Amino acid sequence: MAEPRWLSDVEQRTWRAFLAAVRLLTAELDRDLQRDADMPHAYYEILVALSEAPDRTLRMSELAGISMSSRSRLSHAVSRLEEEGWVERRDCPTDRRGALAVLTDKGLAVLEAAAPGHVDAVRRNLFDQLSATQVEELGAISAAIRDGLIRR
Amino acid sequence: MAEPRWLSDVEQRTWRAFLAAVRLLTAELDRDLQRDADMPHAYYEILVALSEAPDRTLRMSELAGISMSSRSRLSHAVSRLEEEGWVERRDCPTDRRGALAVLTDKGLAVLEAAAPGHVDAVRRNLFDQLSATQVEELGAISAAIRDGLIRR
DNA sequence: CCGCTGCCGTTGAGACTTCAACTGGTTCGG
DNA sequence: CCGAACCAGTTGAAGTCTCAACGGCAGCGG
Repeated sequence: MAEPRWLSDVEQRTWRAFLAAVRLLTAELDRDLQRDADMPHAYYEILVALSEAPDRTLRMSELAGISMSSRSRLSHAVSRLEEEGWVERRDCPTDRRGALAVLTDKGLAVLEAAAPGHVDAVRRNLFDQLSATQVEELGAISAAIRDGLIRR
Repeated sequence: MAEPRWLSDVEQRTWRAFLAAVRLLTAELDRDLQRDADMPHAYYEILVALSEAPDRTLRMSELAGISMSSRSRLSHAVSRLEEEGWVERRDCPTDRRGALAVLTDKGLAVLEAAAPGHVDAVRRNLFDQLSATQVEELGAISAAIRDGLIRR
């Protein structure tokens, strides 16, 4: 095993800044959302995905893909969202193994109440700190990282 | 209260790509580290911070700041690391309230064993996907986000 | 039609994080 | 010197996430 390639100076600085930015940003957004809407950011993403789906309905596995969550995590999450009355489970008509998750009216209302504050927090803490050029750059960089991780 | 400013198209795409990239990347690195070194990434960062400190020693509150972790989380984490024999707690000589965390030889060995694989994973999943220019850009962007969140 | 393999989703245990409450030490004004 | 306010760190409970194991259904080869 050859000596590993360590990170260059620039890479080192970039990596540490990235770690700090991500940790602080996600912590901040999670805190805000928890305080204002009583849910973690991961649950918010689930509600958003459902709200954009036809009939506000998605198969569990599709929902897991969209919300970037494991099946297990999603199952636990939907159970909790169901207890709140924000989501309902239904049987899948075409595949008896399957399950559908449906966003309820109550869930939609909660989401619509939470959205403005959340968007505002994203803007304040992310986009207001960046130039228009940097926003484009960040988009391209993120897409590259994401695509590198997806295909495998 | 006026209608909130929603995200523009570019912002929307950037935000979603960023979320996906961060989720996938952190999940991947966490999985690797958990498998190879039996610790989450947050604990790895704690060991790194200690390894770079004079006498491999830091006050708990300093360590919390460097590793971007709450006092509570750090306290729990150090307890676990202490059980493994990777870190030790000592009394602070100058402030009787304080506590010091010290990286043990065993902890340093574990860190040095885990580092090459982890660095490699960071390189493969992050830096290999980006051009040299993008690395610089990501550094500047991350620093801006981080600094916006730190000063408050 | 049977059996095999694989997929869908759930479950439970264990680990980690968060939050609020708490102990004990420090600091500073009066 | 005393008390109030504050700071350092810990703790326990509650919530979330991960991982491995599982039950049930689908699809396919023979």
